[in-house]
Amino acid sequence: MARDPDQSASGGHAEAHRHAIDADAVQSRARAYATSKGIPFTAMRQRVLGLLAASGKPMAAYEIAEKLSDARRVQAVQVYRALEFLQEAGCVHRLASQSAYFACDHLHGSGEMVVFMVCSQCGAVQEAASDLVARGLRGVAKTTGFKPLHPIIELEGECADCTSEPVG
Amino acid sequence: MARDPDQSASGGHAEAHRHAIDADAVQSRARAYATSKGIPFTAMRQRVLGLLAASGKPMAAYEIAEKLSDARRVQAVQVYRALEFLQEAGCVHRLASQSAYFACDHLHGSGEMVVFMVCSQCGAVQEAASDLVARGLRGVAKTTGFKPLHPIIELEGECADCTSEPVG
DNA sequence: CATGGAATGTAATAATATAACAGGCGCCAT
DNA sequence: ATGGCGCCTGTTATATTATTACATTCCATG
Ligand SMILES: [Zn+2]
Ligand SMILES: [Zn+2]
Ligand SMILES: [Zn+2]
Ligand SMILES: [Zn+2]
Repeated sequence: MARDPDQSASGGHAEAHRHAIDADAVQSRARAYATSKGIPFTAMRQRVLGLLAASGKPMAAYEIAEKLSDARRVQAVQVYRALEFLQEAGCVHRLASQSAYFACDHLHGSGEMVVFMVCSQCGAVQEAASDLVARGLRGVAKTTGFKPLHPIIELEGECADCTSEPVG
Repeated sequence: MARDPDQSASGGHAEAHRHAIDADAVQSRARAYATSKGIPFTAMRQRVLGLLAASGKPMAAYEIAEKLSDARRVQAVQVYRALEFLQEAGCVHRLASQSAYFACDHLHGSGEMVVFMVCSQCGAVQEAASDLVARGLRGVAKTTGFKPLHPIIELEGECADCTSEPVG
């Protein structure tokens, strides 16, 4: 079956409530970004990205710090620093509606407008880049003379899995 | 000139950087909502809405508390309580990208998907309801079996005024 | 080895938001 | 009227999210 050209979701297959990311792929992208910028892909950055990729779901910064703490306590500020790098690298997104962060294994174009669909029940996030949405947004912006630089498009709702399995 | 049917912005007229809301109209709507729910449109709620309407720009909750404080100090928690009511009443929106709140004098349909355009320079917010965007979003949701309940659509960028007057 | 830029570790603090609870006020059924 | 009940208020405390400041360490380079 051909893929719908107006959609490129990160989940949607048969795994039912497991949406872990391809950790190797995303780590490679982060490493490549670091190299291209001449900055190191440090252990802390790897640990944060690894955790997010394994989790497959959005996590709060303090939750990440908590999980990464062993003998030595990882402070939230260290997590925020790593997240900053990872977001620049395009490997992690921030959910404004939840103040949470999640790993992404897509390669987004620079002008692309991506929709985050966040399930209120299970917390899973699916991404979809919609050309129709992008055209609509650029349309309303143009009408009012507004120059859009950074779109935030989030749908809170219920994912397919949770709709079919009401409570779990 | 006829209004573009795919656009209904809250600013965009000739006032240049002043976007104060019709305070009377929005207060009336809040009052009507309160009456319909059988709950009071209390002094605190009026004060918060009045301030936001007069300001015409997004304000942080603590900033509102600050401005409303006179002899007696208004605590943030009281502001949050008022904001909760005002958001239910549809008179105030929350900007997820800024954790800020602003008054709205539109009457939004229940399934409507509204775009908030936030100017990084001057902080002004314009709203536009786009049918094209709504169709696009419902499209990507449907493709992945996602049931959207609460959309958050924010464009950070530069408004027409600030584009023409680069620094101010 | 010296040095400068970047990342780290640590502490403190700012900014945003909610919880908990006592008291007051209006409304309504007794 | 009066007592109960629901909602709002005032107040304090706490939770959650994010940033600032600064001394130290690491490391590539000269
Ligand atoms: Zn992505
Ligand atoms: Zn779900
Ligand atoms: Zn509105
Ligand atoms: Zn502007």
